[in-house]
Amino acid sequence: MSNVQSIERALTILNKLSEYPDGIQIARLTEQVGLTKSTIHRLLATLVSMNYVVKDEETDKYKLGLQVLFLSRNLLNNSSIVTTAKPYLEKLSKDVNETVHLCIEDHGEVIYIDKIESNQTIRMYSRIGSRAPMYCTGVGKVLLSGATPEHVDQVISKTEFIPKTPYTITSKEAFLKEIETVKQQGYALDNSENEEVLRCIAAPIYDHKGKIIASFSISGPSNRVTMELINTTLIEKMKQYSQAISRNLGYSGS
Amino acid sequence: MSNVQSIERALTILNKLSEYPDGIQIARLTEQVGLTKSTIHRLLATLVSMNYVVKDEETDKYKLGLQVLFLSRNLLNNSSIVTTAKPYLEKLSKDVNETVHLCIEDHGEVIYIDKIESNQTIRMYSRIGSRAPMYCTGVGKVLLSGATPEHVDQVISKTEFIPKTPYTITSKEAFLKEIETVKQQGYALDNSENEEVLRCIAAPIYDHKGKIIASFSISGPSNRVTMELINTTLIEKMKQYSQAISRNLGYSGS
DNA sequence: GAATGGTGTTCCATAATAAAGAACATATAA
DNA sequence: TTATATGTTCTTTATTATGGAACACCATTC
Repeated sequence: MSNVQSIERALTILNKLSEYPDGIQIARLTEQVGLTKSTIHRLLATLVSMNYVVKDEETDKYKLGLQVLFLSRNLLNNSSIVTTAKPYLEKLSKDVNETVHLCIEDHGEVIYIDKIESNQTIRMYSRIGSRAPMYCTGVGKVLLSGATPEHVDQVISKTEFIPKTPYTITSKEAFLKEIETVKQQGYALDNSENEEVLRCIAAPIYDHKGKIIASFSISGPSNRVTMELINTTLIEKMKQYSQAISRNLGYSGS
Repeated sequence: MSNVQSIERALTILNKLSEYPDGIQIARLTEQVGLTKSTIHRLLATLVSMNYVVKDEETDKYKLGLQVLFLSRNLLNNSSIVTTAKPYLEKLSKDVNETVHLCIEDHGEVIYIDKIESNQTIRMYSRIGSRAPMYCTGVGKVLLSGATPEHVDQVISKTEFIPKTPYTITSKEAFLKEIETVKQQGYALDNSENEEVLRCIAAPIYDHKGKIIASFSISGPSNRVTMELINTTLIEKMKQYSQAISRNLGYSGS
């Protein structure tokens, strides 16, 4: 399992560059990545020649090139999950006037694959393609509620339970119990566990085999998305949409 | 200007993989890329270990991993062009009930950086991140109408004028004349020059320095987007939106 | 049931290749 | 001017990637 060193390094540079939308200098990169100037320079030159990286000639800063966008052009549009769920999620977002997210799991993390923004003033920081941990998000809990115990164990063993707010679940035991609860009730909450001011409710999306393949959520400021609103209307609504989307994907369960 | 061979090869593989959303086997890749099986296998192993590529264990097919999506997460949202133009383009799309595109130039090609789909039945094949030539698209003509003569020459010299339809411009001279026309009238048409059934009208977006930095367009089937509709209403509408978006980006010209 | 042709995977000797220190170039600041 | 920080280029060395060959694992086919 020996990897090609130069490729590993080049991809590490790409990862790092993605954190700097406005670009970063070579000198900064050497500090961040821990390689010599000349090595990074050479690797960057290759990346530039392939349009994966662009050099700003005025500031000598390097940033990701549009070839990266080109690569991703077929990643989501071909996904039947996104295209199938989109109209439902748009309707849901309009319905409750809050932001709606669609997520799947990737390597033990939640990854946002679609987002419908509400036109309310407070907007959330989330972007298609960005990642989040599973232990402090509603969508993460839902996704794990459909996974095998082995997989759950594996994810948890790699999880570092950081208390992002006073309400964050910070122990393996409590999290396992939470997942069990989610499994039973068919939805999950993020009750200010990730960001103090936010509350989310998430529900699963099943495929034709009855497997949970994705999760969607309603997110909003806690003062708008109250526990009362959740209990009186959102739970029911989420379950309805969960059913509708899953059915459209060939799900035949209850 | 010598490049790192293994990186060049790895990126070439990524480019190729992006054409196969459902994945492709190693054997097929060797034919496409022209490297030995073992080399590709090793390069792929490295790409997989970084989650740039995912291997489908059932079919032994390789496809792009979600790390590629992760990379692109900050590419467009940070672009003031997209965020500024978006509300206008959404309004425009609703207004005329046709698909609206937002494009910039990248390495002599048009690249789609945003898209608002109409809810009409006939949908266009275009995706955010995908590319198109400049000589047969309205947005391409607009973008070149704002470029320096040197740059126009450079782009044209690399352009292969393929007659995609009977109406495609196929000579350098005709294209230069067309760009001149576009410059004067302030908008461009794609009169079934790229796809026989499609007609588009495109207009420029200016930055605060008065430079054309992007172009947006209305696209639709020729029977709906008629020349009469264009002449009576769309030209005027496009000019209004062009002004509004550019103003919002700091443009102070006329 | 053996043989065939197609996969992906692993190994290894060899040569090609990338690495990094140093020297250079350029710009900005003291 | 000097000093410091930047990006760029060069060259030697040894590390590293390469690809042929062998292997393992399917499917078909005979």
